[in-house]
Amino acid sequence: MFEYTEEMAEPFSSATEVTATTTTTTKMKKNKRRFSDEQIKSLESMFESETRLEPRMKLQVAKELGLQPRQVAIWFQNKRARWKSKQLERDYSILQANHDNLAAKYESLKKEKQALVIQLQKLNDLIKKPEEEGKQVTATNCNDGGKGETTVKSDSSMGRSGRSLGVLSDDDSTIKTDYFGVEEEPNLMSMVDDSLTSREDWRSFESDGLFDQSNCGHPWWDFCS
DNA sequence: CAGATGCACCCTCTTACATCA
DNA sequence: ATTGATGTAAGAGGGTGCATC
Repeated sequence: MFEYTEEMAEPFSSATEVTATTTTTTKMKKNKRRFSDEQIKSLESMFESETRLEPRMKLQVAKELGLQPRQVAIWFQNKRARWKSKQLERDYSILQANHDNLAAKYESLKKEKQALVIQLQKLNDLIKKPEEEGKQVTATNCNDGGKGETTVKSDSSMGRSGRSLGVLSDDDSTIKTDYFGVEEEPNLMSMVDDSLTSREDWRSFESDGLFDQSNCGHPWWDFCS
């Protein structure tokens, strides 16, 4: 294993030198040494309490750990980058799980709606049958007058009980109004579709705070709450 | 006071090296 | 012994805020 010595903690400026074989800065030979476990441990604990160091603190830490202030600054810089990267991975996992959950609920609701459509269609059929039978009887009775008038009553005279249930066939705005309390039914399915598929909207989300549930016990995606 | 300059710090991406399976 | 993958210290480039002239 690699043994860390005080000598290795010397400024890398002396260890960073151009080789005899190349003059390009990108091909500099770096006598790169990893920090000791103790140094890492100390830096980690400081990072936990503060992800950025005050200049004075940086000097102090560098002195304590036998590092150059620049090394401490770079360590914190790299640490922030690594932490952010991990955080992104975590956020992505959470988002993925929530998306899957939402998609499953959407599918479930879709099936439920289908079942209700079928059920309602059956009810409509049941309602229409006696109506049509009644019409036939009325028409037969009126035909003897020969005036050509029809006694089939309008919807308004029939009242609600005589109206067929047409929510599902989208041909009865009154029921929709009753149900939704507005003239026009919001297009729920398209709303769901949009929210599930519009990548443009998703891009506008900042990762910061999106998953912060500390202020609220119920995240926005939780239907059950 | 506005603009130019230098400095320190940051972020992001990349490179070079150490380490390990 | 070799090699590819991975982790990480440091370089490079570009942006920003601040002090100074």
